Amino acid sequence: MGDDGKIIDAEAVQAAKDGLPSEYSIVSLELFYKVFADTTRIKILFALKEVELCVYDICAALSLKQSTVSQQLRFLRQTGIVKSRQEGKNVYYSLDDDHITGVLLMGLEHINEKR
Amino acid sequence: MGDDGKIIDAEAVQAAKDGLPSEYSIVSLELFYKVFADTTRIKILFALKEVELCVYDICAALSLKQSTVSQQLRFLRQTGIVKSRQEGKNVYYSLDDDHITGVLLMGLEHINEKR
DNA sequence: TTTATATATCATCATATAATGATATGATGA
DNA sequence: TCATCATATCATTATATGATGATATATAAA
Repeated sequence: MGDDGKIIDAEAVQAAKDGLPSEYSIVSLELFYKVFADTTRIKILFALKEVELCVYDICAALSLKQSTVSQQLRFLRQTGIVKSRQEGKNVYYSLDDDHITGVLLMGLEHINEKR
Repeated sequence: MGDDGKIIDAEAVQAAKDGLPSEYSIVSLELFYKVFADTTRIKILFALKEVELCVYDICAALSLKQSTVSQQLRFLRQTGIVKSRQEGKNVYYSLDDDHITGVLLMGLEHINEKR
């Protein structure tokens, strides 16, 4: 099992290598999936899937602390998942990407089949 | 911003609440997306997307330590993403779920559009 | 029955990150 | 201007988790 033993199936190994995306793509994918890999962010996204909401109402709807919500919204903003719009004292958030709803629904499908 | 102030748009808050999946579903979703939220697992999955591989060859193809690969394979096995088949001293892994390839490709699509 | 090989597991360490309370910023109205 | 409200940011803490080396298990060959 060492580090420099001989490969068992050289052809398969080459095929595996050829199928790999670039390192940049792999890191991008990691970040993309990470967006959905947290219950707080999932809740926020499902909430925004229904309706545009200000931070205050997200806190109310999901029973979350304001700082928690703001932190996650910043993350979602920086990854281009949500967009914001200021109106007086309030900042309204909504989904910024048409795919997001699709990604969420696909996930739901998966977990429902795996039961 | 306190904890028990009044809601700004009660109707929107109710809609947001109604759109939420069950707590169980949310936790399941978190786990599902977590599978793809790590570069090592992403690499393994793209490799297995092409061809069935034994642990040894996964290590070779991806330049990863054996213990690292085994750990992640265990995780992928336990979450029903990959299956294994023993043949002599070798254990061959392959994708256990038709969706997985779809999920990977959808992710690739997303990051390619977001550029 | 030794020895070698392939894989799995374990314990440890380092890192990443989510939650939280406190504080800062910025807008509105008195 | 001052007070209030909504949001953002910061620092801290706790937890989760990935990588790693060492070891255990299991199969096969010598």
